[in-house]
Amino acid sequence: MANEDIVLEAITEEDIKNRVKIARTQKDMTQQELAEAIDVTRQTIGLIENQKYNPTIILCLKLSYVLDVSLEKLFWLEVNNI
Amino acid sequence: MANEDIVLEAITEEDIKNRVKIARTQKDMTQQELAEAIDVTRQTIGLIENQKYNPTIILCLKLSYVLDVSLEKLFWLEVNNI
DNA sequence: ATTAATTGTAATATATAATTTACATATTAT
DNA sequence: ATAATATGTAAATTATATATTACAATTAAT
Repeated sequence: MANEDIVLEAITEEDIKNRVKIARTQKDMTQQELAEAIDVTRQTIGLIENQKYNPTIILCLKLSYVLDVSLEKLFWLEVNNI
Repeated sequence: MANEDIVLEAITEEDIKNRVKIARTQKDMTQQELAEAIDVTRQTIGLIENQKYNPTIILCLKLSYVLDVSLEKLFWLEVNNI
């Protein structure tokens, strides 16, 4: 049994940061274009960029691939209590 | 506009690989212990380990943190058409 | 200044992630 | 061999990711 001392406090969606918008604009793509590339709606892209929710890993991996940014550079945890 | 030539084919859940089970057993943790550490049910861990579904990024980040394995080593895309 | 393109957002609907309860099977310990 | 612990799985429910439609607000182009 390992890491018993580690307790992840209640992490909320606000603790998950991403640089989708930065990566997208660096690629000169619109939300619409990015959305089509990974087969989601424009709204989904917009909501992710504005941290309105918590995408699934498959979506994140597609974003990472299309935007050519590593998964970890695209999404990370930023919690004060760690 | 970039990467217009890249078209992600219909990626399904089976294309998402993970080594949660390996990382967990390397830490000598049971599914129950891991589940408690990140505040989900044992079933959720089991289903992820057996690729039954597609976790959210927040869950993946918590797993990465607790299991001490980078996000990319824990979850990756393995598609033949890339 | 007007028009077109881009983005934000809201309401409703749908798909699916995650929970709960429960039981069967497998694995480990005694 | 028996008991205890760990894992697989299934049905029903709940929470939430994502879609759809629609419109307002910005921003960029003419």
